[in-house]
Amino acid sequence: MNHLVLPLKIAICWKLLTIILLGYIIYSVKMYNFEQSAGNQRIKKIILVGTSETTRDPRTINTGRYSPWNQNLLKQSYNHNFIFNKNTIRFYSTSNVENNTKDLHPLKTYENFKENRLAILKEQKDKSGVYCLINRINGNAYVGSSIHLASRMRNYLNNTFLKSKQNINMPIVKALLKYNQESFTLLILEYVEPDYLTIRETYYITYVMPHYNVLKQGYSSLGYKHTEETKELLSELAKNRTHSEETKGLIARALTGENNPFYNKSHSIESKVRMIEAKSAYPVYVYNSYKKLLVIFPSVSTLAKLIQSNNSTIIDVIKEQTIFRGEWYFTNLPYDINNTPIISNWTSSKECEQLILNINNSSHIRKAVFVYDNNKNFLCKYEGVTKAQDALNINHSTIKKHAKLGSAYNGYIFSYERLIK
DNA sequence: ACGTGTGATACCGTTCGCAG
DNA sequence: CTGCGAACGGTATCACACGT
Repeated sequence: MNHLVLPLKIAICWKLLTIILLGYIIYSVKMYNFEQSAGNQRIKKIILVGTSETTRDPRTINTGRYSPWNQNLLKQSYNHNFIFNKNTIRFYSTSNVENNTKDLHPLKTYENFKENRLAILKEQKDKSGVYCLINRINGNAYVGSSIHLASRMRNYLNNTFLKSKQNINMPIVKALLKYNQESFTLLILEYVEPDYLTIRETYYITYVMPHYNVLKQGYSSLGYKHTEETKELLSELAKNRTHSEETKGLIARALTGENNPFYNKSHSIESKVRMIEAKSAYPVYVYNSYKKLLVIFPSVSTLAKLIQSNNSTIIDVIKEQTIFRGEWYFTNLPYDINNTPIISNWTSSKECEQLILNINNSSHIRKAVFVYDNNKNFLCKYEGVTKAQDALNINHSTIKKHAKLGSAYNGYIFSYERLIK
């Protein structure tokens, strides 16, 4: 038995090898045959399958996989989270002097921050409230709050404190050092109970739009933008983080059912195309009976749905290279790499719609019969042997027999495929 | 992490062309 | 008309990509 089987095996292997080489050279991509790949793919003859990394013919589909779309989405969601912030801070100007300090009604004004030092420390002792420092040279301001106003001011008047590592990055600190405290005016805006400090500070920040405030909301990091270095650091710290079971449970609960941000939403056409592309093992090339490349579909399933067929059927057609519904061929590798499909876009073109319509209208055709004369001139195509029988008055079994053999009968040549000269 | 969606496959009953 | 077998259709299942 083995002796008989061997030549067949060799033949198949040779076919495989040829196609693998061809595919490999042309595409330079990973190719599998179905026998080698476990699991999903089962086609056993000559089908070659690319992985999801398969490089597509550039003519195939223009919806690139690496579009910046994702990034845009990220940006959108980011902005969305900060809508409040956008509304409140968008009036902040990069030109420094535009602020509303002139309209403030302070409880107390110290024209010269440095010279009024003693008065400030004495009068603001044990006071809790919101203050504003204004640079008289350029008009820039800082709004802050403290439960101990005097202590806070003492710090601002203390250059050693200002120069310390933990404070030196603050714009107001830099300004105090650069322009000297005597260039600043201190306003005591409001005395506030500690519990309400944040609210009142935020109120004044949004009202004044002070240039020196980095954070746009009192006691909150809202509006702060980390430097690239900080982000790098945070990134590194987060990389090996493992969540506890409790945390995971919380995450799960927060994302289950209606809580999931994607609940009841659906993917856009673009997303769906990307998913098809990413998931598809290989594209499907659609040819007509003349073996002219009509269009390329991104996956078997896409095609199956459109032509109201199913995966199994199409895979069989690809595998056996049989003509489908009497007119079309499907392949997962092009007959000729140089061919350009007549229809370039399968998603939205009248031509493709028409093609799909034609294929669907032919769903009743199982084995069409092409009839030729003795000189192989095409005469007619019938939807099946019975139709040919009725038209030509030749028994259907006779037609079938000669179609199989390819032999002439009574001046006719019958074929299940179009004969291409 | 979960919800949505797709691809591929297996499986099985139904449909339908075909042959006798 | 009937039985056969290919084609078809529907669904369950798994794996996983994408979006939030």
